[in-house]
Amino acid sequence: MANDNKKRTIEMKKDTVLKAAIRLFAEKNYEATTMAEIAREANVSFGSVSIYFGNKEELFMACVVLPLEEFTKSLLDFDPSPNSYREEIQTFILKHFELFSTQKEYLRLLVQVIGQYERFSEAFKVVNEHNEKLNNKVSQLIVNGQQANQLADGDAEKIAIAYVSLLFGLRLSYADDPSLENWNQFAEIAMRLFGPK
Amino acid sequence: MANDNKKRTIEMKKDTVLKAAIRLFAEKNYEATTMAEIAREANVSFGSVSIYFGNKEELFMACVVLPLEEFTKSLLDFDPSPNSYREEIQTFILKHFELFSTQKEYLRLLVQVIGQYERFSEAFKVVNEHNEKLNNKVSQLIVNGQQANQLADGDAEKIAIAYVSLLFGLRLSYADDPSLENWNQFAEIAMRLFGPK
Amino acid sequence: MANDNKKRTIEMKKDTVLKAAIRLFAEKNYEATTMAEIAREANVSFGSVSIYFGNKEELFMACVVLPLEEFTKSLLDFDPSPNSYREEIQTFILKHFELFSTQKEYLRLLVQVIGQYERFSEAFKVVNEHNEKLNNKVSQLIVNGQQANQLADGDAEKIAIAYVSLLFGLRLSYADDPSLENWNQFAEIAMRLFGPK
Amino acid sequence: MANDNKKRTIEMKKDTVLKAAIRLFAEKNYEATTMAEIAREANVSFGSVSIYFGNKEELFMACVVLPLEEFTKSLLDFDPSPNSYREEIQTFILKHFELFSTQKEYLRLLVQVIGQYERFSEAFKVVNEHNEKLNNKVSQLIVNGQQANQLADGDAEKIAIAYVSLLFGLRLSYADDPSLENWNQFAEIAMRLFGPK
DNA sequence: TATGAATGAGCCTTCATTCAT
DNA sequence: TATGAATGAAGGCTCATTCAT
Repeated sequence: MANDNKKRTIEMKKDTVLKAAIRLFAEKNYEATTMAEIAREANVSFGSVSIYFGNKEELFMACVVLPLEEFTKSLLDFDPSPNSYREEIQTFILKHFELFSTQKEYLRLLVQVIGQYERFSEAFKVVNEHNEKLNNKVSQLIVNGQQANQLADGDAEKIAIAYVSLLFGLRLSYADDPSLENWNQFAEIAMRLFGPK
Repeated sequence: MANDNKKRTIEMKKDTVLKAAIRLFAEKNYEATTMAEIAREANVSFGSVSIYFGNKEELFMACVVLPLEEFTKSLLDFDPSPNSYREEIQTFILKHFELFSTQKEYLRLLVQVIGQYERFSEAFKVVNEHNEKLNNKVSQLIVNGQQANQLADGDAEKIAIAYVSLLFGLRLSYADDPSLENWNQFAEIAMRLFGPK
Repeated sequence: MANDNKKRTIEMKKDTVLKAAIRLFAEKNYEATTMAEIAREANVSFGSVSIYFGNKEELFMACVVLPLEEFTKSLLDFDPSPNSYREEIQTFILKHFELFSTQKEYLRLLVQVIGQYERFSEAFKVVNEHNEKLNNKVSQLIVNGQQANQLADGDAEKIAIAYVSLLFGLRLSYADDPSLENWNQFAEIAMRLFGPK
Repeated sequence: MANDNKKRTIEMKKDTVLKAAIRLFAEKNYEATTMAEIAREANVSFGSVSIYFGNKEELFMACVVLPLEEFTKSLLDFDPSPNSYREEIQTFILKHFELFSTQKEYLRLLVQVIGQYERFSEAFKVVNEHNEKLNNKVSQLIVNGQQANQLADGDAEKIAIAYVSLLFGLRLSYADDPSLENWNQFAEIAMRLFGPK
């Protein structure tokens, strides 16, 4: 029990450090963020940060990879063979927009990794795999929708890529973090990528 | 005459330095790039870099701002009141795609500035002004096209933003630099943002 | 306890650094002295010097200000209303001479600060305040002595300034550090500034 | 003739450079002053400075040594065997005060050289020789005056040193450059060093 | 397990000096 | 003779990392 409590405390501390690191890495980028700053922000000694996550690079990797599973899960939470394709698309667009408007910080991190993929090659590899899962599933849905005659023709993979690019592009352009409502005004426009009725 | 030659040589050297700096800043980001590296890449001593551009920050600023004028000029090179709106859009999409697939390095720089807008606030301000010019002109064309009954309804400004976001998003996603042909396959999809016929 | 020991050790190290810095700054002046040199002299890494005292300027400031309190205390250790004024003066002259012949290094530092007062404006301000305390107290003693008919007439403040100037002037001229005995031979001459019996 | 004019121009330029160098070296000290600054101040290219005076150290040396001859000549302009010794002393004190209050900048240079005699050993050697000439001549005058029963007893050499020290000490204390009148108020006090009537 | 003192590699920058014109 | 472009040594400083406590 006592041991359990301790463990839980350590996990909590690790989480605090990770949150702080994500926030700082996102806002200031990798090299402009110091280990000392992260430690201070998380109310831990910087010795502890090393114990928890190893060195700076490993910590960055953890910041990128650890939240990725859940993040991707949210992105992939749609049915690639629904009854109504247009409704399904409409729905996941809204879901994605909510995610992208909420997870500002984590997404800035991803933008960094993608934008500097040579420097962050390892992290990029992981991110890319997840990204492709999303591309594939969206592609699949489009193909299915086209075969069901509910979606217009067009290269399904390219459309999927364009859709994800739009998400990231909006995240980039909308750096000053407008409300979810603002994002939602783009829903109808994003829908257009999938073709007219 | 001799003096003139000297001046020309200096301008050429400055340009070499600028090019090298853009390349390195783009690929590795601001802090990961050292002045010594830039100097080496440009075959100058690092003392010369200081003479040409002052300090590192000013050099970065120059990298962002100096090419911006011409870059924006290319982006704005379309007629906001053409005879055929869909044709005009088609045309500038191809032009923009060519620019975005050609200017890979400079665009990575812009992505950095936009993505870390707090850190690069001054550069961001300049970039943003130019960006808004593009948004405005595209918006204007959409409004005109809608009034001419050639374009579908929809919030013109949002469509413009979405379009520019898509450009940057593709640039981000397509980090591994596919050929212009690959880009062009997105032209039809980008066109969709402006609504169906 | 262990913690206490650690603190003591750090304080001792800081003191070693301070001593080394005073010696080097005094001998070679501010810019000619490098942080690395000070660190080497004090058997610490130059990183530690930064941890202890911040940057070079702050270290210099510490070198000037920290010993000042005790230094001034020694200088001010006389009675401005004694029974015998001439004896009191005689006594403090000897005390001051001892201080000035002993504290060669610290005084060279003060000479630098005073001589380059624009460059060291902050340090100079502090030094000057202390200096004026001395001037004032000596002035006061002279005035008292004149009123008691034990000292010759004359502008008390100017005499005080002349006396302190003589101290610093001798310190400057006697750079090659003669023994205290040599200094003491000036005692009778310094006494003359306060007027004949 | 033309050649002569050119020579004169060069001499004038050299003089401008020297004046500028003295001013800057005095105010900011040796290392804090850059060759470029001196050149700018003198309206010459810094290449010329090198041509005129060699390297920085040689320039500094020139700043110290070249004006020294005339400076010392002024200081030594008194009669060591006058009719009235007290009058002669009175007179040269006023002359010296005028010199010391006028030549603020050059004297700050001398204070630097004397204060950092190890660093400026060569310049110091020259300065010291001149200084000793002054000491000797003043000593001589005192000895003569004592033999003539016009001056009080006391170690003549020490008195001379004290007198010169007072001059430099006042120059140091009076950094904020009071007027000559202020200096003259110290004349009576300086006189006291030579003993009562 | 946690801390933070200590280290020193590596960066940016300044500036004396050289040398081609 | 005069200029100033170019060089690179050297300094201050930051910060990731190690390790004794």
